[in-house]
Order: sequence, then structure tokens, then C-alpha cells
Amino acid sequence: MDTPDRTQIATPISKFEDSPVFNYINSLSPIKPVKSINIAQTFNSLSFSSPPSVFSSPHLSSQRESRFLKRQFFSGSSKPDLSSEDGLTGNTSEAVPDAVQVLGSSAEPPESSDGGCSIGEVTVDPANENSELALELPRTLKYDCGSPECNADSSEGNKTDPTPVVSDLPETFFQFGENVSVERRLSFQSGADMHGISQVKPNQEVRTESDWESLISDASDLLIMDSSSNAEASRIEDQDIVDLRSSSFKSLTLHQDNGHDMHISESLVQIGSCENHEVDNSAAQSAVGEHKETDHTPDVFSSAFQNKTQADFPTEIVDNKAGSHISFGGKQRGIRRRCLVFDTAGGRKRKLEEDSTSSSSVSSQSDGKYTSDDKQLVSIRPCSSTSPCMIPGIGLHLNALAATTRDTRVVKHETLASGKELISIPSSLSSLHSLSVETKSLTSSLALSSTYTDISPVGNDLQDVLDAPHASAFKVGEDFNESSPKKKRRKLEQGGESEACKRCNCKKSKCLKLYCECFAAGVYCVEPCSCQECFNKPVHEDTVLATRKQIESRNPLAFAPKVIRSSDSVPEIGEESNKTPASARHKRGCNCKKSNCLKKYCECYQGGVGCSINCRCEGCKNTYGRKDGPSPMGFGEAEQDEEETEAGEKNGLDVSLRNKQVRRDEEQCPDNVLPMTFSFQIGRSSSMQLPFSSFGKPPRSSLPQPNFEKHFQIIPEDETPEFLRGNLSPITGIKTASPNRKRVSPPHRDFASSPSRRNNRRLVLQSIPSFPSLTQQETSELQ
DNA sequence: GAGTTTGAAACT
DNA sequence: CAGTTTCAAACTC
Repeated sequence: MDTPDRTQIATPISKFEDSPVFNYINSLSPIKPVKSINIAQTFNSLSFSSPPSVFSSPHLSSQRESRFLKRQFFSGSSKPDLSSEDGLTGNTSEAVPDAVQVLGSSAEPPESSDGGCSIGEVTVDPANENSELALELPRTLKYDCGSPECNADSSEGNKTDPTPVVSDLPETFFQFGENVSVERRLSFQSGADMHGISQVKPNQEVRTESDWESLISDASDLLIMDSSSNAEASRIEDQDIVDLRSSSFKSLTLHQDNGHDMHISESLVQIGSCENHEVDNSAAQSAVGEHKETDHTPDVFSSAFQNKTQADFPTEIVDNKAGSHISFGGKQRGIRRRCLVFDTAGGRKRKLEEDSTSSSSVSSQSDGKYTSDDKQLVSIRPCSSTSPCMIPGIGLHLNALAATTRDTRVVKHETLASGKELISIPSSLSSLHSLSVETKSLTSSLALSSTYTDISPVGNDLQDVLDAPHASAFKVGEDFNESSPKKKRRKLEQGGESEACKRCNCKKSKCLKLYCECFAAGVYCVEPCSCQECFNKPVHEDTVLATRKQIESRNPLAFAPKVIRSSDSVPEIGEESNKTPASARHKRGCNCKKSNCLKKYCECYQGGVGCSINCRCEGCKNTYGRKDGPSPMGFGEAEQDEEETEAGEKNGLDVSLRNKQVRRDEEQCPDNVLPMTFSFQIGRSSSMQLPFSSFGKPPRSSLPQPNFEKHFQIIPEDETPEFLRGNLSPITGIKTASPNRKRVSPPHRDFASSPSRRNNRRLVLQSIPSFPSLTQQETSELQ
């Protein structure tokens, strides 16, 4: 709050500053108070064209304030003036604030104009001796000017969906990213500055760490850029961030003057990749210090650097926004290695799209959305392989959703690919909602900045805006980061079900039978699959559809989720998501004879659900609920009781089981690339364990949805009844409630339920586009 | 990584 | 519907 006042005051003062008399009066006047102080600082910074390094930080702080003020207010004239003055003075520090402003502006449309102006002035800074800077300056100015506005406008325009809510999300994402960049810059200047920033933006504090890394990476990028001379061309170049980091700063000092376009995208990516923030930061700081010492203009250096970054950043933002999805990928290009996943995913998608478009008339016929979905889904799969482990039985979208929810974590593993998948998935789910995809991409990028460990750090703001969705995104980002956490999870998952995520390995079924997990799950086989003579590809969409129809004709529920979770509805009411989906049951029931329903051979066990009356298993010991036992209570205590009663064996089991479930949850859930909403919710709540866990298998590319829809439609209660009706068990009661609904909406409910469980998330969910879209699609389809 | 086990899916 | 075969995942070594 203070800042606004200061800013307001500051602006007029800045104008007056010119007159030495005014300054003198101010100094003399006891009234100066706070305002005067701020002004005084600004003056100092301004007055001191090249203030000693010592001042740099204070200036920065003041600048920060100014920038904050600017953000809040339309700094418009005031700041530009300041910046211009600063630029004249040659203080880069001021430029930095401008840059910050610009960023902020990018985040906040109104400011954009100001930022652009200020930046332009900054770039002009005479202090920078390098002619290159001058050259760059125009660029930066262009970018800046354009970017802020363009960012806000174009990005929004491109991204903005008809639904304001959705649009908001993307914006927030952008802002977030922008903020990060700003912070980076600030942090780069001085740790104190960072704090100040953090204060201004509490959320960013967490980021700051990553920001440092990003800064470092940025620095490296800059260096690279410089070397290449063509910032853009060189941007993408593959450079190991780590290596660059250490060396980059040094080189940066040299290049400082050369203000090349900083590519934020790269920086972002790098940030994600950077695991050790602290180390980087320290290195960066040390590097900065070195620069200052060595640099012609110590202070200027930081400022110049910032300026560069600023200019670059906006440009990137603009691109991203303008390009939206594609552009985003393009950004990542720069990052290529780090973001390979995205690129690859994109590539895959593209390929798939091409294939689908060219290959199958059906696809085109079927519906744009199918084709698109398929494509997306397909693209997803690659990731899914790693992450989303869907239970074989679960079908298509639902499965995908479920998987996504659970697997948010899993996605991490495959970092890049996963990232894309995540993005693609939501889109696929809601093809209509391109925004969701974008937002996800954004989130993922943002996530990159944030460290895996603490998503919360993202900041309240982010959470508020992105919140749940981010959780997944963050996770994804984590994956990107390659940080240890991801690895850990991978290990966990691998240990648990990483394999489950594997693709099919069909040799004789051509992936056109339910033997094929991919086919059964309603997804196309992807590269990861080691299947032979696979026809379960978009190219053979016709065949796939025909086969599906045949199978469905025989068994309408063939592609329906094998595991039905009545819990979906129940949990909301009652409760603890943590409990295994007691209500959940296998559609048909297992027929295990030797595995005692204690191994994945048992579909019930694999699905994380207890056996039911429908099961014909022998010697059932399903930890999730035995056939004979009282109704499967779910993993909760009830089961324990049963188990305990039966055999001491299980005593150990109970604990182990719980642990197992947890593992499953982690394993299965982790991967899922959820639609933002899901991942989000699930990710945060431990509830993940729910039935979904069973659905582990990844949502790969989904087969043509029509079938899927059919399932829901067809699935009529009639058939379900077996399942639902048959069981008198409490569970059945739930099931009977509305089999169709469950199947059709389960994912929604689940999501909704999960959110409901977590009060916090609900708000987010509403905002989430993916959800509605799904429902819409489904409903429309059904109709 | 190869081989075995297992149970679902497919077939008769 | 029951029995058999086929199949691929899960599991073991």
C-alpha cells in the first residue's frame, strides 16, 4: 500500500527532480518524510549516473518500489521520465526497474505501455558503450513496446477463450512467468532487491530461488546469444545450462554491454532444468560480483544485464502469447534440450496429426474433434507411458481423466514429453478448450520455475489463480527440471508401477484386441509401445474403429472402465478419499485361482479395488476387500478388521497394504498428467488413492471418441446391472444409484468430488476449462 | 533378458 | 454357458 503513495508522489517529484533547487529544498525541508525519502532515493539513483556499487542495491530497492508503484498504477508518465533520466544518467539500475515494470506490464496490460516506453529509454542508455546495445535497443524497444501490449492483448486474444474465466487463467500464468523474470532480474541485481520484490509479490519469493537459476541460465543464454550474435537464432542452441551457468556469467560481463535479446523462454526452461537453485544463485551472485568488479560500469552491468533480460523477456512473452501453443513450443525450442519433451511431444502430435489427417478419411469424417483428440491423445501417450498408468480396464476419456488425476506426479518422469502430454491431454479432453492447453503449457513452464518440493511457494497469487491446475503443472515442471524429486518419484513409480505405464507389447493381437492394453484403454499405441504389426494407430483408425465396434457389439462394456467406483459419488458425501474405493468394484469381477487376488494378475487388485460378489476368484485375499468378506470396505479400517480377524498373516498386510495403496497412489497418480484441475486436486490431496489409483494406466492417445461415447450411451444400466445390481453389498447400493452417471461422469465427479473434499480447490475447479469442456462434449455426444 | 505364471480375452 | 485356446501382462529367476 505504501508503494502506491510513494509512486504517486515519486512521479511528480521525479519531474521536479530536474531542478536542483527543488532537490535542495526537499533535502532541507523537514517535511520530506517518507515520500521525500523515496524520492530522494530515486534521485540518488538518477543523479548518480554510475553510482557506486554500494548504491546499486538501494537504488534497486527504490526502483523496485517504483516499479511496484508502476504496476499498481499506470506509471505511465512518471516512470518513463525516471527511466529516461536514468538512462541518460547511464544508470542501468533504473533500467532494471523499468524492465521490471515492463514485465509487470506484460503481466498487467495497463502497465505494458509504460514499461515499453521505459524500456526503450533504458535500452538507449548511453552508459552502454557497446554499439550492439544500441542495435539491440531498438529491438528491445520494439519488443518491449510491442510485447507488453502485445503480450497482454495478443496473448490474451489468442489465448483468451470465450469464457472470461479461462482467459483469466492464461493471463495469470503469463503474469506469473513475467513476474518470475522480473524477479530474476532483481535478484540478479541484489539479494536485497529480491526480498523487496518478494514482499511486493509474496508468491514470487519461492520463485526467487528458481529465478536465480533462471537468471544464471539467462546469463548463459545471453552469452550464447552474444556469441552467436543472432540472439534469436542462437537462442535455441543446445547448451548445457549447468556448464553455461558457471561460465556464462563470466562471459556475461564481457557481453553485458552487448544487449542481446534475452530469451525468456530459454531462461524459463533453464530454470526448470536447474536443480540447485542455491548453488546457481550463489554462482550467479558471485558472478555478478565479478562482473561488477571487472565491468566497466559495475552498477551498469547489473542494470544492463537486466535491461537485456527485460527486453528479451518481453519479446519472448509476446511470442508465446502470440504463438500460443505453437509459439510456446517455439520458445522452448530455444531450450530444446531441456524442453525436448515439449518439442518431441509437439513433433509427435504434429506427426500424428499429419498421419491422422492424411491417413484416415474416417478421422476427418468422424469429427474434427475426434481426430484432434486422437492426435492429442496420441501425443499424450508417449508421456503416458511413463506417467499415466491407467488401469487397463478403464476406458478412454474417463480413464484418461482418472489417470491424469492420479498420475500428475507420474508425468514428471517423462519431463518434457509429459509436459506436452499434459497439455495435450486437457486439450484432448476438451478439444474445444485450447486455453486449457495453453494454460497448462504456461503452467508447466511456470512450474519449471518453481521447485518441485514446494509448490506452495508458487505463491498465493499463483495458487489463487492457477492453484490446483498448477499442482500438476508444477509437477510437470519438476519433471522438466530433472530435479532429484522427479527422479525420486520415478524410482518410486518404477518400483511400483512404472511398468504399468509401459506400453503394450503385443505380438499377435495387432493391438486390435482387448489383450492390448492400449486398445483396451481406448488409446492408440505410440512409439513407446513395443508392439508388433500394430494397427492401433491413427493411420489405421478405420480398422480400429471397426474392430472396436465389433468388440462392443459383443460386449458393450468391453471398453468401459473395468473398475467402477461407486465411491465417486460416495466419497463426496462420506469420505475419506484416502480410503480405497471401497465402493469401487471391478465391473466383471476377477476369476483368480492362484494369485489369491494379491497380485496384479487380479484385475480387482490391479485396479486397487476389493473383490465383490461378482468375482469368481478362489482363495481371495484381496487386500482391498475380499469377495467373501464383508463388503469391501475399502482400504479403510474396516478391511483391516476383516483381515485381522481372518489371519494374522494379514496383520502385516494391513500395514503393507496401506503402504501399497499409498504407493499406488503415488505411482499411479503421480504420473497422470491431469487436466489441470485434476492433477491439481489430486496432487494435493492424498486422496489420490481412490479408485482412480487403480486406473493407473496412462491416458494415451484416445481412440476415436465416438466409441467412447457409445460406451456411455450404450452402457445402459441394463448391462451395468450385472455388476451394479448383482452386488447387494453396500457398494452395490451405491453403484445402483446411477451406473450410467458414474460411468459417464465419473471423472467429473471424481474431480468434483476430490475438489469438494478439498475445499480449497473447488474454486479452482470451476475456473478450470477442461472439466466443463468434457462434460459438454460428453453431453453433446450423448445427445 | 529370458522364461514362467497367470488370468483375461477370444474362440469353439 | 462351459471348456479350450490364445494372448499379453505380471512375475520370477
